[in-house]
This record gives sequence, C-alpha cells and structure tokens, in this order.
Amino acid sequence: MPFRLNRLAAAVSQHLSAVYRARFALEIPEWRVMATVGQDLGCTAQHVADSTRMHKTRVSRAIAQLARRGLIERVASERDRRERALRLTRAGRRLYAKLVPLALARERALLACMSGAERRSLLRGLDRLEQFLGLHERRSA
Amino acid sequence: MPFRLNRLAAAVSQHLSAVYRARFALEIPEWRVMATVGQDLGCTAQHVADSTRMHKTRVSRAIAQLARRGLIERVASERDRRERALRLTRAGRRLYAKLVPLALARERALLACMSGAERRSLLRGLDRLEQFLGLHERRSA
DNA sequence: TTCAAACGGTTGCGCGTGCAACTGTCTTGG
DNA sequence: CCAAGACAGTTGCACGCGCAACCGTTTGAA
Repeated sequence: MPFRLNRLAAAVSQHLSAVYRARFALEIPEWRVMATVGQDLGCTAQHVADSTRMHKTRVSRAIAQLARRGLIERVASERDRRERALRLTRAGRRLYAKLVPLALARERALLACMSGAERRSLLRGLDRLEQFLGLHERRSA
Repeated sequence: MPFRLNRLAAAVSQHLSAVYRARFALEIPEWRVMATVGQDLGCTAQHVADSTRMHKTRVSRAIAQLARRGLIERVASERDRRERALRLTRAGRRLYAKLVPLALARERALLACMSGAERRSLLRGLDRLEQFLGLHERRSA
C-alpha cells in the first residue's frame, strides 16, 4: 500500500513533469513555486515552503533559478528586512497564464477515468489519510 | 492533485521507513527487496525490479548491501550463468519473520481511519488511476 | 538598553539515485 | 559455427536533495 502510493505518485509526477520540462523547461520544484506565487502574489519563500511542504532549501534554490531566468523577482520587504516578497515578472505572468490551463486540463484528463461518485470517494479517502497523518496542520514540524 | 499524491506518499513512506530504519537498519529499497525475495524465493534481481518497479541499479545496490549484511545470498544460476538466484539466509529469514507482521499491523493502523466501504472505494480509485497510467502492464519500459 | 533566542533565507557537504557505459553470458540468423 | 544483438547485473559519473551550519534581522525578556 505505501509502495502502491509511491509508485502512483511517481507515475503521476512523471506524467506531468515531462510536459513541464519539455514545454517550459521547468522542473517540479520550480513549477510548484510558480503555481504558489502566481495565486498568492507578494508571498514569501517561507509561505511557499509551508503550503507546498517542500524543504526550504529546495524552495530557495527553485526561486534562485526562476529569478535567474527572469520569471520571478525578489523585492526586499520594508517591514521585515529578512523577508523578500516574491512577485512574478512580466515574463513570469505570461508563462503562468499558459501554465494554469494546461495543468487543469491534465488534471481533468487524469480524473476522467472514473465517475463523479468514484472521484469524490477517492478524494475523501485521500483526505482521511492526510488527516490521519497530520498533513492538514498549519506550520507544524 | 499530483502534488497531494506526492505529499501523501512521502508522508506514508516516512511514517514507515522510520520504523524500518530504527528497528532493523533497513532503507526502503532494501526493505522492498526483502519483501519480494521473502515471498518469492529464488527469484532474480530482474524480477525484483519488475515487480517493485524500482530502477535496476537501485535494486542492485540494495541487494549488495543486504548480501554484505548476510541477510541475502546470491547463488549463480546453472541454467543461465548471467542470473543469480536470490535467497534469504537463516538470519534473513529470521528478520523477514519479524518484518511481515509489523508491516501488516502498520497497514491496518493506517487504514483504520476509514470504514470498510471507504477503504474499498479508495482502493478502487487507486486501481483506476494505476490502470489509466499503464502501471499494471508487465515488463513494459 | 542589551543580549540571547528565534526566524527568513542561503550555502557547503555528503548521500542516494538515474543514466549511460561496461562485463560477461545467451541466443539467433546467416 | 560464428558474429551480432539482447539480456542480467554492476559501476563511474553527475545531479538533486536534505541536513546542518551559517549570516543578517527581529523579538522579547531581564
């Protein structure tokens, strides 16, 4: 069962990451950062790490790479000079606008292999497991 | 959704691998090899790679490590001298006997957070996704 | 006011992994 | 019978990742 979950997760990720890499030259951590910043402008790296549950070093390096490519900019916050607010550049917004519909389409295609009722019970099951494992807590660990 | 799957898979794996590592000093690839060889004695590394869908190098190194620890032995096959049949040593069998009940108990504990009907529909959903992604095929790519 | 602890973010390092290339063996078609 | 390709398994190499240590900043309590 844990093995099945891993296998499935790896397959799904691979299924998608191939597309992101081929069309946008984005690795998975970078794509996650784009998605997070895109719908929560001005957020911090810490917030990205929390909401995606990626390790902060992974987030840091993904952001650095995106900044190098001119898709994201880091502006020093005035209220707290430790933080750097994240914003999409013009090019970043262009990319984001193409990214989102593609991701949604992919997700629909993936879930199209089951009925609505099945989909709902699958999601409920995942929810239960997540709750059991404490994945819904905010900012823990 | 792919992100949720990954997160969940990682959490479940971590939940278990901590136990394996602490109690038996087994990493995940090693544990999978033990499980496969334990219920299919005399099988080959290739078979382990196929049924767990791990990369063959990962399998190779896990087997090497287990052999080093004296839990598994590789005996050259007579019919095909490329292959080496895998068998548990006496110590390996002892470990395996402790491993299995622990794994089953863990699995029961994990699935205890939902009803039987929910569990069945969750498993069906996973099945559907696996089928859709072609994870059920034998020996493909 | 001051200093220690906490925090946001980055970086050096070691490790596991996948890829590609390799060795040795078998299989098959000419 | 032999050469060429396929296959089982191993290893060198490069890369991404997590850990721990680090820098600069902020906070809070003495």
